[in-house]
Amino acid sequence: MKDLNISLKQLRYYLVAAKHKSLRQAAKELRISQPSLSAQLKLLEDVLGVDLFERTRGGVTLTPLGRKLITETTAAVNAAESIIDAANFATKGPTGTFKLGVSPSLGPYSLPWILPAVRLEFPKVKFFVREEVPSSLVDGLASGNYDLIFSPLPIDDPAITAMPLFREPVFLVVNANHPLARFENIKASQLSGLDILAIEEHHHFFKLVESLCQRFHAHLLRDYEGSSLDAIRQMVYMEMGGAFLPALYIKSEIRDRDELHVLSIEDESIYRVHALAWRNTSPLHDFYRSLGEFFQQEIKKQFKQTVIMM
Amino acid sequence: MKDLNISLKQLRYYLVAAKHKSLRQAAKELRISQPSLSAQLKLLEDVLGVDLFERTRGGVTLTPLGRKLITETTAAVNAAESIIDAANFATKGPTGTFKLGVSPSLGPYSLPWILPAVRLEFPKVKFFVREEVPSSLVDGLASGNYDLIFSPLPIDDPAITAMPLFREPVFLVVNANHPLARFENIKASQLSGLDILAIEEHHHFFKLVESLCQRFHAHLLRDYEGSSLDAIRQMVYMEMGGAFLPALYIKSEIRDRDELHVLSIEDESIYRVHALAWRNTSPLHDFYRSLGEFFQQEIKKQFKQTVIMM
DNA sequence: TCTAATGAAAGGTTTTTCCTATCATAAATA
DNA sequence: TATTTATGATAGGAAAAACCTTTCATTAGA
Repeated sequence: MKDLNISLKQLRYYLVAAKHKSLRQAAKELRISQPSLSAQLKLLEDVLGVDLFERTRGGVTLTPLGRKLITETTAAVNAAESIIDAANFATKGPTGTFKLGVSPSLGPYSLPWILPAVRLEFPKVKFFVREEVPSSLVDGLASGNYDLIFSPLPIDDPAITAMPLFREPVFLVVNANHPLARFENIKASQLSGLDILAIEEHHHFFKLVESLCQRFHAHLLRDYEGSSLDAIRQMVYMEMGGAFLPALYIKSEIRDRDELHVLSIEDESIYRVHALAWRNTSPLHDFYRSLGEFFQQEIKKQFKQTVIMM
Repeated sequence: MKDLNISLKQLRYYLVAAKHKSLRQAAKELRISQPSLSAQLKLLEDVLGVDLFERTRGGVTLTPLGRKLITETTAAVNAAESIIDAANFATKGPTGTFKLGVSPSLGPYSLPWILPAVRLEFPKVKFFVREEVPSSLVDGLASGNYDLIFSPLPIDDPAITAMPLFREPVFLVVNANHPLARFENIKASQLSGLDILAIEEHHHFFKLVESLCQRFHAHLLRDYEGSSLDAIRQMVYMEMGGAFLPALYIKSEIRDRDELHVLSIEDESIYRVHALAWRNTSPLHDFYRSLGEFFQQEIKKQFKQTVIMM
C-alpha cells in the first residue's frame, strides 16, 4: 500500500491558499501563521514532487498542474468531511448546515413557504441558501460547493441523483388591455405571431420559453430580455409584450388580476419539473430523500391548486 | 468551515484495522506499534463522536456504524491517493501499479497478447491483474478495489466511464461427429432444439448464451454447467452438446479443428462488446483513454481476422 | 523616498505521534 | 489444572511534526 504521506490539513491549506492567492490572507483564514502555511505547502509540494504554486511578489498563483489538482483535492477534502457528516448524522440525527442551491426562478417563490416547516420538522438542520442559474447549480453541486440543489430538470450529470418533486405549469401572462385578455383559455393557434418577453438567456427558464415560442410560432423579443421574472412582469405591465411565467411565480407575485391577465393554453400541458438533487456519493442519501418527501408534502399542502405532484 | 480534525493517517488505520479485525496485526501491517494504533483509533472515534469498533477479547469487530462508514472512508482515502497518482503522473508520466480487473472469459485469451506490448510502450507501468465475474468487477471498480477493468458490456453504473474497444463474435462449436459438423455456416433455424452447454450462471457469458438459446429455440442444458470455457470445451469433446464460444477463446485454445468444429450462423451477427472502464472521478482519465487506444491498436494487430474494432 | 504588502528563513516552543514496557483478560494447549 | 499465547489497554517518555515569533529581502504603490 502507498505511504500516503500527505495530510488532510495540507490539502485544506492548499485549497484555501489557492482561493486567496495570498499566503498571508490564507493563513489568516486558517488561523495559523504565514510561515506555518508556507512550510506545510512546501512540504506538500515536496511529497507530491510537484510545484503547486508560483510564488511571486504580491501573492501566489497556481501552476497549471496546481490548478488541475484542485479538483481532486476538493474531492478528497469533501469525502473526508462527509465522513464527519455521516458520523454526526448517525448519532445526533439530521444536524448541521447544508448548502442549498436554488434556481432564481424557483427559490423566491417556493422556499419561503417550505423552509419554515422544514425548520420545525428538522430543528437541528440549517440551510445556507444561495441562488444561481441551474447550470451553475449542477456544477456547484458536483464540485461540492453545494450539498443539495433545488432546481428545474433536466439535470444531466451521471454523478448526481435527482429526485423529481413536482410539475409546475407555465402560463401566458398579458396586460389587461391586451386583445387576448378577454379569454381565460386560448388555443395554441392564437399564440402565433404574439410578442413574447423572456428572461436573460443564461437562465434556464429562457430555454423553455424559447422552445415554446418556436412550437407556437410566437415571436420572442430578444432585444428586451429581463434580468428576473419581476423585470418581465414590469415589462408586461408596460405593454411591451406577453410572457410565459411559471405558476408559482404567478401565485406568489401577481395578485392584482386587473392589470395583468393570466391565460392557459387549451389542450397543451406546459410545465417544468423541479427536483431536489444531490451527489450520488453522499452518505446522507437517505436523509436527502426523506427531505425531498417532506418538500413534496409541504408543497402539496400549500400549492395543491398550483402544481402537480409527482 | 469545518475543523476537519481527522487525518488521513487515522482513516487508513481505520481501514486496515477493519480489514484485520485485530489491532496487533493491523499495527504490524502498518509498521507501527499496537498502542499507537489503539490511540489513533480512539482519537478518531472521539473526534467523530462515534464508536467504530467493538473491542472484544480476541480482536475487534466493526460496529454497525463502523461498517457503514467504511464506504465513505475508502472513498476519502482513494481520493487522496488519486492526488498522489495524478501528481506522479504529471511529472514522471505514466507510472505505478494499476489494479486491472478482467473477466475470466476474456482475460486469459486476450491479455497475454496485449500486455507485453503495453509493457514496451509504458515501461514504468505495472499491472496487477485479477480475474473476476463482470458484476464483481464493476463493484470492485466503483469501490476502488480496481483502477481499471477490461470487461464485456453492458456496464450500467453512472459513476463509471466505459470505453468500448471491439466486438468479439460468438460462434457455435460442436464435436466433429455432430450432424452439423459438415457445414461451415448454418441457418438460424437449424439451431432449433439443439442441446447447448453453457458456463455457470454467475458468469456474464451465461446470460448471452441464455438469450441466444431463447432467440434460436435451442435447448440450454442447465444440468451440466461448466465452471470455465475450458470445461465447456471438454464437454463438447465428450459430445454432451454444442456450445457458443467467443472468438478469442476459439482462436487461442481450439487448434485441432478435427475434433471440434466451429460454425457461424448465417445472417445473424452474434457478438459481445468489450470495453475498458474506469471511475469517472479518476484524474487519470486521459491516460486510461490512451491506454484504451493502445489496447485497440494491439488487438487490431493480433486479432484483425477475429474481432471487429470499434 | 517611504509605506505596506508579499513570501522566505531561523530558532525555539508546543503539540502530536509514536515507542517500549507492562498489565489484565480470555482462549487455547499441554 | 497450569501454561502458553493472543487480545487490547495503560503509563511514561522520546521523537517528530506543526506551529509561532521575529526577522529579512523584495516589490508595488503612494
